[in-house]
Parts: sequence; structure tokens; C-alpha cells
Amino acid sequence: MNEQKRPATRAEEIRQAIEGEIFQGSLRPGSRLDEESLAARFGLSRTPVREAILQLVHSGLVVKKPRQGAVVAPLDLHRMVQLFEVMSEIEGLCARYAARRMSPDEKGRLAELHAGGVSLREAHDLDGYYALNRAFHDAIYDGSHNDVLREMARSLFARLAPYRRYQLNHPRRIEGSYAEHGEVLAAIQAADPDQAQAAMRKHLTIQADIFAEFVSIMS
Amino acid sequence: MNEQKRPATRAEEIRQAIEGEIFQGSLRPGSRLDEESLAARFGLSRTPVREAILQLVHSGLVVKKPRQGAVVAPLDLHRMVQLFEVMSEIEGLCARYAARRMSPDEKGRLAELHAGGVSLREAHDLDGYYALNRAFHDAIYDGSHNDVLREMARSLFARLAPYRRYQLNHPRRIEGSYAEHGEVLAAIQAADPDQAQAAMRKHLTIQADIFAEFVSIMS
DNA sequence: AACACAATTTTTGTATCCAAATTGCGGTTC
DNA sequence: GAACCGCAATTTGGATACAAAAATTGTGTT
Repeated sequence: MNEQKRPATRAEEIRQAIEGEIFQGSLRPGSRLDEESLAARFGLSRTPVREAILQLVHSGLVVKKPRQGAVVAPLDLHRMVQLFEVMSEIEGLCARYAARRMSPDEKGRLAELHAGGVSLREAHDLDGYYALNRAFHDAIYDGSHNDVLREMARSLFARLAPYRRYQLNHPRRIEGSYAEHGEVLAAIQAADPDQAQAAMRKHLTIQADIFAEFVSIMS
Repeated sequence: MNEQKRPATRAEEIRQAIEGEIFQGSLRPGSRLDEESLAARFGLSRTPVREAILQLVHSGLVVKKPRQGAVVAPLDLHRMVQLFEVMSEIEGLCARYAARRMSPDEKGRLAELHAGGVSLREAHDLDGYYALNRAFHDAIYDGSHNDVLREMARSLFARLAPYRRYQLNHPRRIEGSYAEHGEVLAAIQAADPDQAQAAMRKHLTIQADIFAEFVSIMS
């Protein structure tokens, strides 16, 4: 990755660390987050740990009952459906605005990004494609030229991150995802808002379907 | 008002208090939020005050630079435009889903709520209409039957609250707003998603225009 | 008189300490 | 033997104490 911003505060530092562990999967949904043990692990006191946990609660990755501690947000099928539903709308809006507002230069960089993924697709490099996928979507959030919308999309993306890895194991999912990205890209390059929005919504809907499939298998 | 939930934690308590002061206008955009003086005012220590401020930072009502304290989010025209833009899309989506998903009972209550506002409109009761407006929009957020979307809409509504009061002073704005609500309600009762979404977006766009008008006057 | 540097002061970030609440275990009683 | 009440232990919420960083002010020099 590249998140080398070196946070100015310890709380932010360990927030990123915990978030990373949730994304990576070492902290599974439902895991309890004990303030004291986390403080010990990071060599800090409970205060910055508490702040970090609060941040994660607000981002939706962690839930916390008043006097009962914090746990990584458990997998709730109903909530997941709602998240995917909103995500498809928000990303669709990003794509719509991006089609209208991205500069030729931005569109060029997006196209390069996408083209650079061919090798990842053919090598079936899951981790590599995961990073590309994130970068591609992020570029479109930026392309909306609306910071509020972009932050919303990023927040939703992060909330879904712990579950998103499931669906990338689906057979031939990389090829499908790559092709769908291509459709979105083409619509953006053609400056066709309706088509871009529709293509992006379809892309997200497929992801939701695959996720639902996985959930139904696991239960 | 009516928010009588009696929060279980002091931090949540003063978060609501500070938020209320921002909404009401006694804490103006740009005002510095000093932890110590706030703690003294509420008779608490800095710890819950810090938590409350973190909550507000996350909701977007307050901005905070790393070692430089927190201030009520200043009025930034560019950011405001973006907020209204996203708000119109999100509320439009709420109306769309509401048209599809609200039960006859829910639609009935929404209609009653709206009908009960006639007296407020004719009396030009600003505070009363402000409360009705909030309740009307909130009912539609609920009507989307999507908790994620509803929370997003509520968060955006809160972020715009400090500025919303400006536009209600606009001449004949109550009548216009009430009529637009009527159009949204009719579309929802007719279970017409496209029309509901369009009517709601128009309602929000008008608000944005009036706000922009005020901003241009003030600058 | 103006600019620059340094010290002081103010304020935030972190650590430690205390209180309050929930949970689990054990004993007692029906 | 089972259920209920109560106590203790663990854990979170809040308070206080300490450290570090930034802003301001004052002084000295140019």
C-alpha cells in the first residue's frame, strides 16, 4: 500500500492499525476490542485507544454498547443488503458526476490505471487486483469533484471492505469485474452520465449478488 | 423540542447540547471550542468534552486541526454547494424508496403530518414550520426502509441545519416549501418513484438556490 | 522603529487514577 | 435439584495529573 502520511497523533496511528487488521481479516467481525489489551499491544495508555475505537464506531466498522465494550461490527445480513443498496446508488452517482466533470487528463489517468490491470487479471493476482480495484473506484470518487460525495463513498467502501474479500474468491470474478470496469470507463470517456451511472450500478449489483450467494452458503 | 432519550453517557449528553447550540445559532460557524471552558460550563472534566467534540468532528459540524483545537465548521461556499448537491441526491433517493416501500399506514401518517401544517403555514409560524419540516423529511427518511440511507440523510440534514434557518426567512418561503412537500407527498401516495424523486430533488434545489442567494447578499 | 529570536503561556495530547456498572459465580433457600 | 438473590471481579466511563507542541508576547539587536 502507500498510506505513508505519518499521522500526527498516536490515536490516529493506532486507528489506522486496527482498521488495517479488520480489513486484512485478522480481526474478524464479532471480535471483542478490549481497551486494555490493545493499549498494551501498542505500548500506549487507554486514552488514545479509546479515541481510536470511537473513530471506528463512527465509521461503522465497530459497534459499541454503552457500558458493554466494543466489538468489530458483526456480519448482519439485513444490514449488508442495505449497505450494498446504498453503495450502488452512491457509486452510481460518483460515476455520473465523473462522466460530466473529469478532465481529459483525469480520464487519461483512469484509462491507464485500468489498462495496467491486464497483467493482474491474467496472472489471477488477487491481492494485486484488490489494490487496483480500490484505486480504480477511488479515482472515480475523486472524479466526481464533490468532496462530500467522495468521503461518503470512501466511508461506505471501508465499511464493506471486511466482506469484499469474500467475493473476490468467486471463480472468474476478476475477469467479470475487470470487464465491468471497462464498461464504466468507456462511458466516462464518452462523457455519458446515464450510461456511466448505469454501468457502475450494475457493477455494484453484481458484487452484492455474489456476496449474498456467499452468505447463503455460509448459513 | 422532544429529544427526551436521556443519554446513558455524559459525553453524549453534552454532544447534544453543543449540537443544539450550533443549530440554534449561539455557537456560530468559526467559533473556537475550548475544551476546558466547555468542561467548566457543563461541570465535567475534559474527557467527555473531548469525546463529544470528536463526535461532532465526525458528523462534519466541527473541524479540528491536529494540535490546534476545534472550531465550528466555518461557512465555506464551495463546500456548501457540494453539501446541497449531495443532499438533493440523497433525499431524492429517500423519496424514491419511500414511494416504493412505505406502507399504507405510513403514508397515512405522512399525509396527516403534512395536513397538520396548514395552520402553521397560515400563521407564518417559523419555528413551528421548521419543526414540521424536519418531521416531514424525517418521516420520508424512515420511509426509505433503509437504515444506512436514513442515517446518511440525517447526518447531512444536521450538517446543513446551521445554515437552513437563513432560507426560511425568505419571503413566502413557507408557502413554497409547503407546496413542494405536497407534490412529494402526492407522488409517494401514488407510489410513483420517479415522480417522488424528481419532486424531492426540485424541493432541495430550490432550497439550495435560496441559500446561494443569501450567501451572495452577505458577501 | 521594525524584525527576529527566545521564553512564557496557553492549549491539546497522553498517562494514570477513581468511580460506576455489568457480568459471572457462588451460596442459600424453596 | 433448581432458581433467585447478592457479592466480587472485570471492564468501561469519567477525573485528574503530566508532557509536548503551538501561539503569543516581550526583549534585544540592527
